[in-house]
Amino acid sequence: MTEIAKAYEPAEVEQRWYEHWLEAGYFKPDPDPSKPTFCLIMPPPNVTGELHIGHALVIAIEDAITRWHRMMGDSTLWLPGRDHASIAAQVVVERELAKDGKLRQDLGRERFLDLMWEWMQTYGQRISHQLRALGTSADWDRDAFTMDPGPSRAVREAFVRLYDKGLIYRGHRITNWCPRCETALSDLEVVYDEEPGTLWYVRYPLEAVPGETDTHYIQIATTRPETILADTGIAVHPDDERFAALVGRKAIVPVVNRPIPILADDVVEKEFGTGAVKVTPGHDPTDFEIGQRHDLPTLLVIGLDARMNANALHYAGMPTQEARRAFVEELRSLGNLVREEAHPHRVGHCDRCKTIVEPLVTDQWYLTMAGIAANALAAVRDGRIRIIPERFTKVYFNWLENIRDWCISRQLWWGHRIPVWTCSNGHVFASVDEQPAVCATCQSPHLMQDPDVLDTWFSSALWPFSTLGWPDDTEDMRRFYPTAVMETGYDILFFWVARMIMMGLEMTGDVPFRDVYLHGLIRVDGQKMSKTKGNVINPLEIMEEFGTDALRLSMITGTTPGNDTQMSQERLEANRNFVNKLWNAGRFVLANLDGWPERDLGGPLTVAPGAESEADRWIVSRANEATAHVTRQFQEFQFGEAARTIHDFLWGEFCDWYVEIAKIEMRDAPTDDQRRAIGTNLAWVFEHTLRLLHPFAPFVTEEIWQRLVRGLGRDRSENVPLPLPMSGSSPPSIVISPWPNADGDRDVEAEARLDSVMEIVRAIRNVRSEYRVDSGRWVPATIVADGAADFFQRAARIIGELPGSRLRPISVVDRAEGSGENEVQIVAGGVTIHIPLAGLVDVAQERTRIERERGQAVAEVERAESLLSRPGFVEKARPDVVTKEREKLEGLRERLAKLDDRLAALG
RNA sequence: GGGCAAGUAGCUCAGCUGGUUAGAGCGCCACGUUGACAUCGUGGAGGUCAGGGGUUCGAGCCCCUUCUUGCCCA
Repeated sequence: MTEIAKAYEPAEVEQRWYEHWLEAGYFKPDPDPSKPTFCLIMPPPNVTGELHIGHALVIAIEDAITRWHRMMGDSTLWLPGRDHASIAAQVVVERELAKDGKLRQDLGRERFLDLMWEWMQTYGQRISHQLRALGTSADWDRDAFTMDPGPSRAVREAFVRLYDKGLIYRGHRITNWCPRCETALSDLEVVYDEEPGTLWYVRYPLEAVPGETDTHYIQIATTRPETILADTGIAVHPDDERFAALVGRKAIVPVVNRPIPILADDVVEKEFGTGAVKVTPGHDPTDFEIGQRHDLPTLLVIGLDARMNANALHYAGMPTQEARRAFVEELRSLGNLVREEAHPHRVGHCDRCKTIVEPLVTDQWYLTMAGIAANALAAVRDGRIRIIPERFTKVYFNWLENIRDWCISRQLWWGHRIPVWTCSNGHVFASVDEQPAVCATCQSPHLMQDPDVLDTWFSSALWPFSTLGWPDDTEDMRRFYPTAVMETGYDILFFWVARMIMMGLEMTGDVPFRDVYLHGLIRVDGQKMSKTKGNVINPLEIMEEFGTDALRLSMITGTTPGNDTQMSQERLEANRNFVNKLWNAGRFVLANLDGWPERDLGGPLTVAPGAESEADRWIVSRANEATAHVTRQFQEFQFGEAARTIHDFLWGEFCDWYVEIAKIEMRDAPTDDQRRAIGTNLAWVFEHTLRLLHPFAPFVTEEIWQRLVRGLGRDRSENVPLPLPMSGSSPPSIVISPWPNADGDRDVEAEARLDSVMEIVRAIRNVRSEYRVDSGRWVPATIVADGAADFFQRAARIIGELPGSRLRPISVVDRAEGSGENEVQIVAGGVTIHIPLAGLVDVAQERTRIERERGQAVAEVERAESLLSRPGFVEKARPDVVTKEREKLEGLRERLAKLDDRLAALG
C-alpha cells in the first residue's frame, strides 16, 4: 500500500498546489466566447496593514462562488485588487511619522507621497501573500490598485463627466471637519457616540420695543455655549404658543451684544430644552439649514484647528473645550446663565482617528445626488439588481431616499488629486489630462491644480468597471460587464455598494452587477474585532495551526447570509477534524484501489447491471441527492447550508455507513471483479463528494483528488505527477473538473432498504449497550424478516458485522418459530431480531424495555391517528403529506403489533 | 424617534417557500486499541423553539403584541 500520512498535513500540501494552479493558468477566464461568463470583482482590501480574519471570510465566500462557477463551466473571472484608502492610509503613515516626532508637513507633499508609496509596496505584497495563502483563485494578471494609471484615469474621466454635466459643484457649506486629519469628511465617515454632556439654559435679553420699559428675556438651551458667539438667530416651533408673540422680535446675544431675529421653523422640537433654540449656521448642520431657509448670516468663531478664531473676541486662540468653560463662567457672571443640567448627547467622531468632528462651513466639492440616487433606487426597485438577503433592500431604499449631496473633496495628500485647474486669468476647468498644458478657455499656460484629493470612495464607486478598462471599450468590458455578483459586508452597503450602483448607472448606463450578496461580520469570542481590544487574528497564524481549508470551512459553516458569525477555537478544531476525516476516508478509498492497473471513474460502476447491492445503489442515490441540494444551495447563496449538506453526507452517510458496509462487502466478495466493482463505486461516490467540497476546501480536495484520479504523488519524495493508465479523459485538476450532475436519479427502494438496515443496527447497538454486553462478544441471532427474507438474507452479514453489532451466526426466517424467554427481541426496521443472551437477560427487565418501546409506539400511533382523523386534514393537506402519514401509521401499527406479541410471550 | 436583526440543548449556532417524534459541532456521562481516521468509533443524558394572543387541518417558521440583546439611520 502507498504510504500516505495518517493525519492530514496542510502546510505540506497547500503551497505546492497553489503554485501549480497558478502555473497552469486555471484562474484565468476561459477565452472560449461561446461560454457563459461569470465575473466577480473582489472588494479591494485597504492597503493600511495586514488582512484580518474578516478578509478570510470574504475570500472563503468569494472563492467558493468563483470555484463553483468555474466548475459549472462558466468563463469565470474573479478580479483581485487593493485600495489606496486615502484617509485611513494617510493616518497610519502619519502615526508612524509621529513616532519620530515628525509631521507630514515636515517632509513636504512630494516626499510624504514617496513614503506612502513605499508603504503601499510593503503592505501590498504582504496582503498579496496572504490572499494567495488563502487559496484565492483570482486572476492575478488583472490585479488592480486604485492608484494605478488605469483606475486613476477612470477617476478623472468620471469626475470630468460629472463636472461638465454640472453635477459636481463647489459649495460654501457646512461640512464635517476633522481637526486632526485637517480634512472634510462625508456624512458616512462620522461615527456618533453617546457621551455625557451638559445642557445649559441661557437667557437672551429681548431688544426693547417702544413702550416696553422692563427688560424681557427669551430662554434657550444649548449643549455648545461657546458657539453662542456665532449665533445669528433664535428659532421656535411655529405652533408653540409660548413664543408666538416673540416671533419677529429680536434678541440680544449675550457677551457680543448682537441683535438677532427670533423666527419660527418646523425643525424645532417643542419639548427640547425650553422650546427655543439658538441658531448657529456656521457650526451646526441643522442650524445651517435653518439659516438657509431664513436667510441668516453665517458667522464662524471656530477655526480649522478647533480653536476659537479672531471673531471670538477675547476667546480667540482658545481650544473649544476651554472656551466653553470660560464662556459659561462669563455668562454666569453676567447673570445670563439660568441653570445647567446633565444631558447625554451624541458627539461625532472621525471614523479613522476618533477625533471629535467640528461641523464647520468651508469650501468643498460636492456631488449632486438627487438624480443619480433616484436611478440607483429604480435599479433595485425594478429588479435589475437583487440584494441578498432581501431585507437590506429596505435599508438601501431608506438611505437613498434621504440622501444628501456628497462631499467628495478631502484636504489630504494621499489619493486621487482633484482634476480641476485654475488659470492665471481665473478660469476654472476640469480635465481628464493628468497635466493639461493650457487653460481650456484662454489658453493660458499658467495653471494651478486644486490641491485637494478625492474621497477614496469616489474611486471605489467606479471599481466594477475601472478594473475592466473603462472608459475604453475593452474586451473585458464587453465580456464581463455588468458583472454577476458583488459580494461584500453589509457594513459598507452605503459607503460602497450604493455608490457603485449610482456611478455604474451614470457612467456606463448599465448596472454594475446583478446580485449583491452581503455577508455578516466576524466576531471573536463574543466581541467585535478591533486593534484596541487586541483580538485581531491574523489568518496566517490560524492557517498554520489548523490549515487553510479548516479556516475556510469555519468561515462558511454554521453561517447564514447577512448575519454575524462567531469565530472560535472549537469551531476551528471541529473543521480541522472534518478535513482530517475526509483525508482518512481518502486513504481508505485509495488503499482499496491500490495496485489496480487502471481506474474508471466515468460513472458509478459496480457489477453487471441489476446485480449491485442495495447499499451500493443507496449511496449513489444519496450522493445524487446531496448534489442536488448543494447545487441549489449554491444557486441560492446558502453557503452555510451547502457546506453542512456535504459534511453530513460525507461523515454521516458515506463514512459512518457506506465505508463500513463496503469493507464487509469487499471482504466477502467472491471474485476480484466484484471486489473491484465495489471499490469503484466507493471511489466514484467519494470523487463526486470531493468535487462538491472543492469550492469550500480547495487544497485537501485537490490533494486527494489527484491521488485518486490522476494517481499523482504516489512517490511523495518527488511530488510529481506519475503517469497512470487512465480510462476516460479526466481533467488535469479538480479546479477545472466539471461540477457533478445535479439531476442524478434517486433509488427509493434502495434508500428504504438501507434506512431499515441502519435502524436495525442502531437498535442492536442500543440493546447491547443497555444490557452491557461485552463489546467484543459475538452473539448469534435470528432475523424474523416478515416477508422480506430475501433481502435480509443478503443483508444479514452487513447487519451482523457493522461496528457495534457483532451478531454471528445470523439466520433469517420469514416467520417466527416461537419466542424464547431467555432472549432479547428487537423490533426495528420492519423486522424482529431474536438474540439469545443467556445470563444477561431477565424477563422483568426485558418486559420493562419492551413496555417502554410500546409506550412510545402507542404515543406515535395516537398522534398519527389523531392527525389523520382531524377534521380538514385529509381534505386540505397536500396529498403526498397525507399518503406519507398513512404509510407511517401503517408501519407504526405493525411495530406495535410485534411489540404486543412479544409482551404476550413474556407473560 | 424610525428601521433591522437576534432570542432554539450547558456553550456556539443551523433549520430552505408552514408538513415525521426540532438538528449539528463543542461540552457532559458510559463503553471501545478488529489495518481509513483517538483530529476516531458506539450508546446515552439534555430543548414547554423568550412570554402572550391570533391565523391554519397543521406554526420554531406566518400575523399582532410584550420583554431582552445587538446593529443601522435620524
